[in-house]
Amino acid sequence: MSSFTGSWQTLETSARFTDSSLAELIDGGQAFRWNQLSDNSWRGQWANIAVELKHVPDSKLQWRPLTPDVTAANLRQYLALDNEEPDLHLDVLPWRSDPHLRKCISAFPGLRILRQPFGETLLGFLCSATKQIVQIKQMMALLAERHGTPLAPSESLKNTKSNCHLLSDNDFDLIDDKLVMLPTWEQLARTTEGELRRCQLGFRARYIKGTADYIAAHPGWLEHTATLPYPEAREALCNLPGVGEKIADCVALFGLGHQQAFPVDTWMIKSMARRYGLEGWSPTQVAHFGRVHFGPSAGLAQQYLFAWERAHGGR
DNA sequence: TGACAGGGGGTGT
DNA sequence: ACACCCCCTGTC
Repeated sequence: MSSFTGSWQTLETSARFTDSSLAELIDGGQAFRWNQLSDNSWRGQWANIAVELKHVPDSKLQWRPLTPDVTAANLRQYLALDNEEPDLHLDVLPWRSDPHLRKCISAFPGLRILRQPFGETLLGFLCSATKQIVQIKQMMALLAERHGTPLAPSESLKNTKSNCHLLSDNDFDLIDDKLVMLPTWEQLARTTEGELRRCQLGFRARYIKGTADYIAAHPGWLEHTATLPYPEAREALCNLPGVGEKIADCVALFGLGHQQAFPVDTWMIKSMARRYGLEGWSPTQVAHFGRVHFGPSAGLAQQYLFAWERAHGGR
């Protein structure tokens, strides 16, 4: 066993998950760097941290670090399990008078808004335009591998691999995934659009390079934007090339913790048309309805509705 | 099994 | 309204 790879331990939390609600939390469109290793076990990376996480009977979570200096507090912070705030967000949602929302909430116990690093959330959602989760994850993996910074010696994974008799070749590919930090915006500014295109980014490569150049030309932009209230942060994000209202709201919600952001994509258009009778409404109109109906935790409501539609294939 | 369309969680013009 | 890219998925 590598000195970096710790042993499994229980993650203390009052939150209760199912296999499916944990999958929805970490691999349901908020984050793009979690890969499933087995039925209930996942590997995830953010910032300079890599962990494995699994759901065990009794609704409990267990985890182990793959990189040095990771604490349970780091993971609990990322998963928003470290205080009562997520439960308060849930409490102010109008589930008492909204049967559909109540149904979604019961279907995905523990679902909440992750607290992800701002910079990499921006990168992830710049990759997301007209892409499904599996493709976004590929782009992020290539960006990390080719333009990021290695985290731990690959030795730390060899032992894991030899202990996994039950996994398929496909799973070995995932295990062989190197532990690599995503490139910083500074590193991205030093790449070329052509290099980025080779990471399967397509037309998004130009936007990412443009955003990297913009941030390089405005020192402190990331740090400053992170201090702004929601309306100003949203406006600042929309100044970036490739960032419109939808992506700005995703980054504000998942990367800056602005719980009132209500991203409206084609899934949300369909969901609100089908479940709330908003047939033919424009994205702007749906966003307005969402903010009024769901209130200051509209972003959490959006995540529950989104999970429901994903699970039911729009039916 | 392998090729082949079709379509995709958006933005910018 | 349509181009921008091109990988994934379903299907034959």
